[in-house]
Amino acid sequence: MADESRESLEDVRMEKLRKLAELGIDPWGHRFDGHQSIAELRASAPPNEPGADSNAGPTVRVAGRIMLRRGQGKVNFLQIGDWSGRLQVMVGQKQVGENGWKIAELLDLGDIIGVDGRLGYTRTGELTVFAESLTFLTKSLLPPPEKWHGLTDQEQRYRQRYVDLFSNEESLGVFLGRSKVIASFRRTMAEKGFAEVETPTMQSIAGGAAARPFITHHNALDIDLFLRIAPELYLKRLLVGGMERGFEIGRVYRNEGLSPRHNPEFTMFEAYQAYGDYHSMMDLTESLICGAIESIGGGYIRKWGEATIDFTPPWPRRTYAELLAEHAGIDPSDPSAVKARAEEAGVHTAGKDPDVVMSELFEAVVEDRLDGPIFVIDYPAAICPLTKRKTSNPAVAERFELYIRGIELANAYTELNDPNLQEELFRKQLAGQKEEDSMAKMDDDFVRALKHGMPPAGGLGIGIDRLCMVLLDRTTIRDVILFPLMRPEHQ
RNA sequence: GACCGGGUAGCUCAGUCGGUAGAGCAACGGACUUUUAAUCCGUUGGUCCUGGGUUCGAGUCCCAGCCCGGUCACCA
Repeated sequence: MADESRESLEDVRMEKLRKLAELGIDPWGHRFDGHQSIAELRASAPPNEPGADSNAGPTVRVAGRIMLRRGQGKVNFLQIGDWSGRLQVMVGQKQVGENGWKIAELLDLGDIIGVDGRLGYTRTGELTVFAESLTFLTKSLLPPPEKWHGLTDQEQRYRQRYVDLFSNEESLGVFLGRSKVIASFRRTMAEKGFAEVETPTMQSIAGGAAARPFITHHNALDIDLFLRIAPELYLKRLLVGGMERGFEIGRVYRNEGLSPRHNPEFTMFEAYQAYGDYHSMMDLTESLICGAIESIGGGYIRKWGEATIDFTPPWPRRTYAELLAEHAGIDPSDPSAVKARAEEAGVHTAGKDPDVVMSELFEAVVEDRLDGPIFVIDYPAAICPLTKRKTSNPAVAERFELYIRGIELANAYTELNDPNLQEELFRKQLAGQKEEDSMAKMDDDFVRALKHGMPPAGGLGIGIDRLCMVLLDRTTIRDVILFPLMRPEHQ
């Protein structure tokens, strides 16, 4: 015993594994058919009638990981968990027989087992499977985290997400919720007649957004490629091709810093609708997000951190100029007033385009106050090189961004389809700033595509991760990304 | 990149004025056939993030570094 006590926790479990093998049991298990999920089983459970015979309940089969174990002499109470919930199992020496009891004595927290038995209630009213036989499904060789607190260390939760998921029910719930949000998006798009497409994630020109790209290399062609920062320009080529309604859900990559709202790879939803405009995209945005809320439940009035957000549609649509006037207290049509107010707000204005100064003032003064959901519409044209200008006022671009609690969740345009203007805007911006910093990188093939005729269209992008943060009440993007980027553990 | 906070047992955490390492859970041994984070008795378990320094003596103080988190910067 003294020798045994010096063994590691893993060694102790290895020893139990060996004993299982001696009993002729495969510690790594096999196919296990015909079990019900714990949630299904709870939903179909008969009511608890006092004095009912627990041996008369329905026969059931469940499978799951052992989350809690309470030994009580010749009976053990287990709590097993699957991805739908947790359930108590009673294992009695007499009830499971000699072999079953030998298995029961070798069980550890974290092991995965199958249980056949009758469903009933204990004298305290707890829904319980009274085990008649146990099937060993998988040995866990490492101890799970503390049973009450779970895994709380942020670093370990991200690095060992597999442990976080099985030990923190809330975490699993967030990712199942994320899955529902995405499924709901696909359903809504299908209902509206959109086709899902896939476009290149490796591109020779990283266009469609302003962000530093990751660079990779293709050996056979001996060319450098960029991981895409947006799918936009390819999806618009599809409009030219006659794909009238298309959308893509996929990963984009931006070589930038990490923060509670930024991960270098994240999931973008983009949709393009021929013969629509940015107002069509606002309607679509509301449908998509309201549909997602319906699918995850909880209603339109939702908690987010300390805040409460009311998603009841329709959401206000306010112009950029109005909001700037309201929050900055200036006349946005007066460039000198904008410049003075921007400097007051700490924005460096020297050598910058007046629209860029206005944009930075907006970010400094307005953004954080947009509790939302609110559509900010009609942006200064110079910061929108891919957007159609208003016919009535070419200084304004038909663009909106959706804000919630100061977070930009969606961005959409009436798409610019004039190839000559597009080419000019590419050249103008190229002349004015470093290519890397510009949204407008010259893309000759894209201009050629526009010359063939792209129908007037609305286009929309929604940041799926940020949407999930807001809908699933998480304040950091790492809580909605299964494996967020981390520095490697060992160098 | 800057600033702030953190890093102690498998997990969750305490550690006073600088005096040589603690609890709960888990594990191991024992009691217990209706428990609910079961309970009760006993036992084991430590590179105190790393490397220097000060000191008779450092988990604790100082310096440098590593990793994580937060804020800012960056980032449409």
